[in-house]
Amino acid sequence: MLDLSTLNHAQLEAVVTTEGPLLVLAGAGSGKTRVITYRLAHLLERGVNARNILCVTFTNKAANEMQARAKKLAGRGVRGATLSTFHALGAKILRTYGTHAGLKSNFAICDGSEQIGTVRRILRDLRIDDRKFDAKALLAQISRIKNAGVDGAQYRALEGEVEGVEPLPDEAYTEACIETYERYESGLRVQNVVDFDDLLLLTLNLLRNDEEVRTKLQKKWRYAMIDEYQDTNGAQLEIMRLLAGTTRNICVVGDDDQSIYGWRGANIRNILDFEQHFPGARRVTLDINYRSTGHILTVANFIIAKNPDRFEKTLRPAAGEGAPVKIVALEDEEAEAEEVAKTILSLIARQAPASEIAVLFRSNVQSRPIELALRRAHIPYRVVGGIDLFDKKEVKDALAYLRVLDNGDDEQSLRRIINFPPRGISDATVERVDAWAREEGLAWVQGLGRIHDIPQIPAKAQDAVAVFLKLLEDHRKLLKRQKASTVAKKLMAATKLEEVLFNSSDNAVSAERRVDNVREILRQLDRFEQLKKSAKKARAEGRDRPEAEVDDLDPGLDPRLDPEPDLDLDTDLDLHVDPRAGADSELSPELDLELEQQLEHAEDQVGLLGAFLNELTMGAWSDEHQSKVERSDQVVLSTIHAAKGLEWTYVFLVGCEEELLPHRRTLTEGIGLDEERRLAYVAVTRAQRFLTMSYARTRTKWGRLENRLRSRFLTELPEGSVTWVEGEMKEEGSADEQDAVRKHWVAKIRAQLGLKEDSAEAKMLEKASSQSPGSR
DNA sequence: TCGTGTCGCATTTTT
DNA sequence: TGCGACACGA
Repeated sequence: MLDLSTLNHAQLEAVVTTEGPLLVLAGAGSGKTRVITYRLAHLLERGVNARNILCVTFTNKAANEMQARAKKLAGRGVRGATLSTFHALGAKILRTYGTHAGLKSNFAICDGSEQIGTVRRILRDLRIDDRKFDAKALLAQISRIKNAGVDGAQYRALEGEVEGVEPLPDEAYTEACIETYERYESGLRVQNVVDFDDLLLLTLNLLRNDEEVRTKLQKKWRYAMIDEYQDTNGAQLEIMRLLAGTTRNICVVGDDDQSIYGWRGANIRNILDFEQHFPGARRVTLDINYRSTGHILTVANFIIAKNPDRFEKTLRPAAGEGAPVKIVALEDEEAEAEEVAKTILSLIARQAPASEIAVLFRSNVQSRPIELALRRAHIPYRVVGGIDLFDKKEVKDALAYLRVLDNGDDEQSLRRIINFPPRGISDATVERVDAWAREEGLAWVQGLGRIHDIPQIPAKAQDAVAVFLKLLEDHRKLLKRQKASTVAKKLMAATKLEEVLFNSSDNAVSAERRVDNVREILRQLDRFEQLKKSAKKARAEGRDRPEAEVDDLDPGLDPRLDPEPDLDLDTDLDLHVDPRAGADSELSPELDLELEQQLEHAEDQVGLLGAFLNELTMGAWSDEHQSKVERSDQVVLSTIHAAKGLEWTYVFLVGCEEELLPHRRTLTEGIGLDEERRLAYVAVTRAQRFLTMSYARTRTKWGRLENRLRSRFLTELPEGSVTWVEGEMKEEGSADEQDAVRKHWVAKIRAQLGLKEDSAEAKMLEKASSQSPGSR
């Protein structure tokens, strides 16, 4: 039996309001995930069939966490419920009904670098000066248009005017964009590839145009929940609107104050106008904060209150006032970094776990001085996001091989590797094929296939192409009989990719690392294969997924997230439970078994290799595997964006300066300031007990020293909740504390050098440190 | 065909 | 200042 007594009033109301549209405004730290999982468990307990429940999140991490927590609450009962990211949901629907949308169901999903490559090609084909129309900017615009739910043909019809999307500055630009969009779209279709945005847009169009599919899915998912609703875009809203159908049992959870992805197509109006989109919707506001102490929340409330268009809400602390927020002014960014490092060192010396400390910043460039300072102080740290394994060139190359192996029509990937490692196929040859194929009305890849028919290509090059295609084809055939990982290894060996990588690096260490990165991909494929195999076996035997798979992922329930039970539950609470709710027959309509089967096996539309690549591009696979390593004891360095949803006992927010925290680019773009304010709000609300905000008076930017002004967000803060500290805090801490810091520091270095505590060297170190404490 | 030099540019990036 | 994209020369 689900114990609802641990929920506070608002949380309880959100959990038990199961019928009709519901907007849950979940302030930062107000127990949002808890509400969603309890709501899910509650639905099940009331007799709703798990298969009728859809729960959508943005990240795989969130989806996994929800899965784990729901399982803990409801046990096996969650089996059959769809817990998924928006994009994975789109992929699933499109795999099942792809043909209805004019798509082959084994399509591949391409990543950002392939997208930009495709756009560059198009610009070149169109003879468009890519100095005037930047490929990245065009792609970003196309993405925004797609996210608004508008396809290429519609965009042309609208003549560049899309609701909710800032139009391009002039007509020529717009015309270029229309042309590029259409070519881009058809280009991807020819390659049997979809991009991230397509997973939403094509799903939306499918639901719009195909009544049969729409009705089926509406019947299936009778209860829908969406997490982080403030980050949804137009396409996502429309998809959910269509799926919610006439039952309209849609529950959205989010916080308008934490909408920080507007620049990426998210539309904050979705959450603000929810009650207009779904008339009759109920609204529940969660504003008791179980995360942070009072002064921190006061600062947060002050920062966000200035925003004009928002749901009024003030976070109230469940805990006490705590320590005031410290605001520190420093000479320059180096002094700022040094100050942060010094303070962290003293925290660690006083037994604070490094993993409870985070340094947050607006932009990635700011991490450098911080990293250097932490390194000097021998503080272990981890940069979140940063350089992805998949951003590395050699990894992209290896993946391109796998992609081509999986999907011979993937032009972008094939272009990438057709002459890497070099095999005598020049750019000129590639271009020639291009021109010829166009004349013949063929795709480039088909042109390659008829290489011997193309005039003006040296016989040597023709043969090189033919040999390469044969090589790929042979391995593709092999794929039918052998394990994907085995075939992949064979292909890598045949192309001598590793050798080339090894020889092309000038230093042996980086060479080894690059080769190892490629091997890591192969290792992961191997792992993936094993896991899928055992999962399949388990399913065949009628068991659940292997226990370990789910339980290992369980991040564990942080006791802080579970607030004290609200005891006065007997107060009158209008629960608005639908009177029909108890009737099980109503709640469990007949399932469309065929549909269940189809959705269940949507993934089988692609081979194992394809499934692996898709999970890789959608981040679903790597996420699971990174989460196990990341729990080590390290200070976290992160952008504010990447820190959303996370929390730490100690948070340092650096660079609280004009043109950095309200970022320069947003100051000139008008509406952007609101989002910057929300960004500051998100940053501040990450802190549980101690928050330090700092700024530098000068900053070296692109080699030039600049004077800086402290952020406007700081100036507005109330006296009682903040402590202003000017200049370098040389005298910070008592003598005892300084000594503790010094000792810790010495111990660190000693350990690093592998010295014994009583060795002569260690004693010298000890002596040197006490003469100039804290010096480098 | 590949390596080097130079120019230009420089938020944020859940999928 | 530091990286990536592109042009040109060996």
